[in-house]
Formats: sequence, C-alpha cells, structure tokens
Amino acid sequence: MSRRISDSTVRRLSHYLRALEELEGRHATTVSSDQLAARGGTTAAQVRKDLSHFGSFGKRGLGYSVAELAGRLRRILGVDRHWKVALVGAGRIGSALFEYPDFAARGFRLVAVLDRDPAKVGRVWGPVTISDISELERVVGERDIDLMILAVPGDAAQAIAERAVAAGARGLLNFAPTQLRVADDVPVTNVNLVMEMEALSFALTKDQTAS
Amino acid sequence: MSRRISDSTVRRLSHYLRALEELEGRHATTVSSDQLAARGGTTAAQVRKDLSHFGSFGKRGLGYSVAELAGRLRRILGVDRHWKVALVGAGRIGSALFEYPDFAARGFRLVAVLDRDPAKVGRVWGPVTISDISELERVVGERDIDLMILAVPGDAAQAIAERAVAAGARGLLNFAPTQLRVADDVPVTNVNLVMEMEALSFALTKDQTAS
DNA sequence: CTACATTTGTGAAGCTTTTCACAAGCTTTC
DNA sequence: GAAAGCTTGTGAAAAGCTTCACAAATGTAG
Ligand SMILES: NC(=O)c1ccc[n+]([C@@H]2O[C@H](COP(=O)([O-])OP(=O)(O)OC[C@H]3O[C@@H](n4cnc5c(N)ncnc54)[C@H](O)[C@@H]3O)[C@@H](O)[C@H]2O)c1
Ligand SMILES: NC(=O)c1ccc[n+]([C@@H]2O[C@H](COP(=O)([O-])OP(=O)(O)OC[C@H]3O[C@@H](n4cnc5c(N)ncnc54)[C@H](O)[C@@H]3O)[C@@H](O)[C@H]2O)c1
Repeated sequence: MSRRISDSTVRRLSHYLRALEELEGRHATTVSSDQLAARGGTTAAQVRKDLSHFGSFGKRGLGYSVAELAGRLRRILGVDRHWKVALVGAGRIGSALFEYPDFAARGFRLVAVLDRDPAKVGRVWGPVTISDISELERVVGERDIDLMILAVPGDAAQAIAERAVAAGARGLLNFAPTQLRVADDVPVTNVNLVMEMEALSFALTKDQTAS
Repeated sequence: MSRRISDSTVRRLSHYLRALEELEGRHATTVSSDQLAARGGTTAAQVRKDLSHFGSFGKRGLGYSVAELAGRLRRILGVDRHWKVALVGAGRIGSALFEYPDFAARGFRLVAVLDRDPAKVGRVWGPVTISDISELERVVGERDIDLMILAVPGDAAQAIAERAVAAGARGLLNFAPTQLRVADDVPVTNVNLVMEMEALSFALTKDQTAS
C-alpha cells in the first residue's frame, strides 16, 4: 500500500463511485471493469490498475460486487464519514454552493457561513446564521471545521486561507482566481472557470502557429 | 508546430496569461521564465518548454516582453476574439455564472439564456431575455452561439448537449454530474464540485489500506 | 572589443502514467 | 470432476510529461 496515488487516479475513483451508486439504484449486483470503464470514459485495464493500488476487490470470472466496491471506494475516498465544511463569502457563487444538495449527499456538511458584509451577517440561511468574518477563528475552532470553501474576491482569498489554516481548517476549495500559498500538508483544490473556458477556446482554435 | 498539446500545458498557459496581465497592470516590461514560474507554481524549465511548443518568444539574457508574450498567449489560447456563449439553466449556479464578470473580461460573452421553467422564461436579465428551451435551435443558429454552458439537472444534460451540438454549438462547459457523449470534435469540459471535494477528502484520509 | 553575467531554447535523461498481454482464479456446464 | 468461458490482477512495454543541463544568444561593463 501507500505508493503515491496520482490526481488522475483519484478523479477516476470518484467517477467509479458515481457509476456504482447509479448501479446500486438499479439493483445491479455485480459489474465488470469493462462496464465501469465505459461509464467512466476510460479503459478496463485502467480501472483494474486504479483499484489494484488499494487491494484486490474483484472476483475473477465474475467482476466486482457493486455494493462492496462502492463501500471500499467510499472508504478510500474518505466519504464514509461526515466532513464539516465552512463557506466564506455569501455572494453569488457562495449562495449557489450553499444550496447545492449533492454536497450533503456525499457527507460534506455546510455548517457555517461567513461574510464581511454587515448587510449579510446575521441573516439566517436554513439551519445556519451568517457570521462575521472576524469570527472565523472562533467558528472554525468551536464547530470543528475540516474543510473551507473560499468564495470571496481574489484579493481577500490569501489572507482568509492563512487564517483558516491557522485556526484548524485542513483543506481548502478555492474559487478565487488566486494561487494560494499554504503549508504543504494542506490540500488545496482550485476551481477556475475562466481557465475551463479557455481550455475550450484553445481546443477550438486552429491557428496555433508561431507567427 | 502542432504536436498534441497536453491539458496540463494548456492550464499552465492560462496561468501565465493571468500572471502577465497582472504584470501589465504594474507596467512591468519584461519577465523571465523564473519569475513566471514562481507565480504559476511551476518551474522555469517547464515555462520555457510550454512556450517552446508554439515558437520562441523570448530574448536570451533578457527574458520575455510582457506585452508581447501576453499577446501571443491570447492568440494561442484563442482569447484574442469574442466567443458567443449561451447558458442553459437559469437556476442557482446558472444565475451566479451569468453575473460573473471575469467571463466577459476574457471575451466570453453570455448572449443567451435558456430555461424550461415558464416562470423564468421571458424574464429579463440585463441585456438578455430568458428563452424557452424549445427555442434552443433557433437561438443557437440566429445568435451564432459558439459555446454552451450547461447548468441543468443531470438527467436533462445529455439531451440538451445533443441538441446544442446539432444546432451548431462547438464546445460545452458542463456543470451536471453526467458524462456527456458527443462527437469527438466537440470539446467538453466538466466541472464537478463533488469530485473536487472528494479529492480533498482523499488527501486527508490516511487510512487507504485494503482492509 | 573582450570578458562577464544572464537567460533562453532544447535535446536527452529521468520519472510517471497508461496500455498491453497473459497467467491465475472463479463459475457454470456437461 | 474436467472442460469451457469469463474476468481479474499485474509485470512489462510503451507512451507521455517533467526535469536536467548546457550551448547559443543577448546585453553590460570595463
Ligand atoms: N459568480 C461566479 O459564477 C463565480 C464563478 C467562479 C468563481 N467565482 C469567484 O468566486 C469569488 C466570489 O465571486 P462572487 O461572484 O460570488 O462575488 P460576490 O461579490 O457576489 O460575493 C463575494 C462575497 O464575499 C464577501 N467578501 C468580500 N470580502 C470578504 C472578506 N474579506 N471576508 C469575508 N467575506 C468577504 C462579500 O461580502 C460577498 O458577499 C470571486 O473570487 C470570483 O472570482 C465566481
Ligand atoms: N448549485 C450549485 O452550486 C451547483 C454546483 C455545481 C454543479 N451544479 C449542477 O448544476 C446543475 C444545476 O444546478 P442548480 O443548483 O443550479 O439547480 P437549479 O434547480 O437551481 O437550476 C436548474 C435550472 O435548470 C432548469 N431546467 C431543468 N430542466 C431543464 C431543461 N430540460 N431544459 C432547460 N432548463 C431546465 C430549471 O428550470 C432550473 O432553472 C445541476 O446539474 C447541479 O448538479 C450545481
């Protein structure tokens, strides 16, 4: 166990888990690497190689038990538990994220929202009341926050990231178009939609010549 | 020219362009691969290798002209023009995206919004009036849509993607947690936030052993 | 004009990831 | 209980990506 697992492998594991949950919904009991590959947009060999990093979960001649493999993947991905998540920035993207039901469905619980706008602080969003950003350290400590979602303007993101980590947050999902610098043991995932659009633009741009 | 460019290279080019625009703002005139690397979180050799796929833009001993390299990168990424974008799904995430100013700043113009909810169709969002989804083909054709953003529920995404492509959309940005199947020459970028959270969860999960 | 300090552009080396191919293992059938 | 039919798990090969290291080019100082 424990050779470093690549990012692409982790993404594929997420895909497999999603596919397995769909199969569970249809009461399928077993699935082959071939079938999983088709749903995940990869190859059967890749599926088997990915899984083989963590053990051997299949039965030769038969395939994988849908329920068992789903359980293993939940455990591997760490989604066999609840994660406490705080959202900073109750703006346009923040409010969309707050109401996104798929987070809760995977155990990511949004238990705190922070903002600096006095007009927003104190507002009640379902079970949560928006706290002032000055309360960040207290909120992270008291509510035992694991993960923090940053949905604030780019120029505020670095400072908030530092405070969050110092206060005990263990991982960050960053929507600001800023390269965050934090300790190496704090995983950061960046979501940059402009970059995603540029990837499309690039793919559609034929003229990639020098001059 | 024209060897296949990897995804990671394209993402880094976006990073470099963002860094260069910041430097332009500060009236810097030249920049070295070393400095660009520091901002993009990569290495100087990687910067030079990335750029070398498209030509040679630097001056030995001096570095790169900020303005010239930014121009070249805009051209390479295809953001030296305007792209006409339609948004399908005027819900939580759709409305956040519609108001996101960074898209327009890079030339991605949201010129149409579609939804199927009669309560939303006909509403006016700034310069755009929400159209009924039945108008998709007409809207894509008449407004000459290049790219389509899918912000609809997962079970609607595939059908809309097919219609969009048939009507002339050339690339898709998909927010639904669905693996879209479209023709190979239509680039699709998927944004799956649950997957991003799972990547954090995985990174923080020590117990990755088999049993 | 020459020596020196930089910094690019790029083959080659090193490393990682993906694909291949097949022995081994499980189930079913006769 | 042996044979046939699948499908896994995995070394080895292939492909792809990143890092290294240095010649070549440019500017600067004396
Ligand atoms: N709108 C989108 O669709 C979208 C998409 C992707 C990324 N983003 C990024 O997400 C971030 C937020 O975007 P938005 O469109 O939601 O902006 P917004 O202005 O609607 O919301 C930002 C919120 O952050 C709060 N805020 C500002 N500074 C703060 C601070 N120091 N501490 C705490 N709260 C603070 C503001 O009060 C506001 O409520 C930006 O970095 C943006 O680039 C937005
Ligand atoms: N809310 C989030 O933060 C978030 C984040 C990431 C991804 N997503 C994904 O984005 C999609 C939309 O999420 P949301 O939270 O905005 O949902 P939502 O319910 O708020 O909005 C969906 C919109 O799509 C419209 N719609 C439904 N079926 C349609 C159809 N066939 N044609 C045209 N329009 C149709 C609805 O009328 C609604 O306006 C979902 O796939 C979701 O998984 C949401």
